Amino acid sequence: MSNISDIIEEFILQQLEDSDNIDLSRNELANFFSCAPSQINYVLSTRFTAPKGYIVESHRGGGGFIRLIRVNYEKNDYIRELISTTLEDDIDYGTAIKILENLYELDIIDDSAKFTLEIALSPKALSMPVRIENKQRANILKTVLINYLKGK
Amino acid sequence: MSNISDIIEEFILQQLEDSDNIDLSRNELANFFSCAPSQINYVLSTRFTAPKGYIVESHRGGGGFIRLIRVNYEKNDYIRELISTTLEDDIDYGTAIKILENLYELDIIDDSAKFTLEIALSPKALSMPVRIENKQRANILKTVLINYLKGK
DNA sequence: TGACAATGGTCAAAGAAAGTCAAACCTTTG
DNA sequence: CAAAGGTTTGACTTTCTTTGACCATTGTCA
Repeated sequence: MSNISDIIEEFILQQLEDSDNIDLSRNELANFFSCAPSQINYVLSTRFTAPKGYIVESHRGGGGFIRLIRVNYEKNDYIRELISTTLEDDIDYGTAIKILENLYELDIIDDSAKFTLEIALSPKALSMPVRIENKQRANILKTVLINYLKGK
Repeated sequence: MSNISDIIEEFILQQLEDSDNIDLSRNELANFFSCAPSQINYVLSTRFTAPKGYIVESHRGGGGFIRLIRVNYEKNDYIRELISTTLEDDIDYGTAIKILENLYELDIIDDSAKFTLEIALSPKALSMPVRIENKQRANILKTVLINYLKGK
């Protein structure tokens, strides 16, 4: 139980503790962890996604780099954004988790609500055909957020 | 009385003596006991169930694992009762609200969780045919409670 | 400007777990 | 003993990770 992806994620997260904004070298990283360079892309695309609050930029060529930026959305704007775009569609569990993480970081929900919703939105809790499940999940989360906007 | 399932159960229970929380490798276990991997699933699903006080989590793929968490029911008779009786059936919104009220009175959930669940379990959030809606509501609440036992 | 080196990107195949389900096989019980 | 119910097995599926071959872009130096 220790896959490289998790270790690399951990490593990157540590760097992000100091700053909201770091530059990585794909090749250096891959070399350091003795893995294929594309493994770095894999980690970035599975763990440092937009819904989780990250932006990834990069440049190729000599002196190229990968820049990781942690985003600080303004609270209500973020909720409106979520409600009007992301949650219009179906969302899978992984994405929901990332959104909740973000909402928590932004102090929009407290840890109790986060914990509760993580479970209430889990495949286990919803237990239905995937297509409907994702729609259901989006709808529940959307409804909760709308009511949060109204203020507790 | 010495079928493999019982032996495996015993083995797992022993590990759980030291800790409330262990990680298993399905393949390793199966190999160790010279049985089919799916036998492990069988043992887990027949002996380490929620009403008996266990939570099972897992990940597939490289570095995958099965995590077993033992829950302390002693202090949570009300939850146990709910999980194994009331929530086996469908529940309508009104009943759910009353249950939430109770859970709040008993300090099992805080006001944030109560508020959140009141919305998440509302007809609006679930928005589906009543028959399914009530089943859905029961299942979500049940799943949330089981996980509350894991301790926030 | 054109070659070439230095980066990073994509995608699909292979690998590494775990999950599901039904058939076959036992064990208990009326 | 027959039916019912619990076990065991194995084939097939799903999910997540790792690797590698090939592609695209950028900078540098003749």
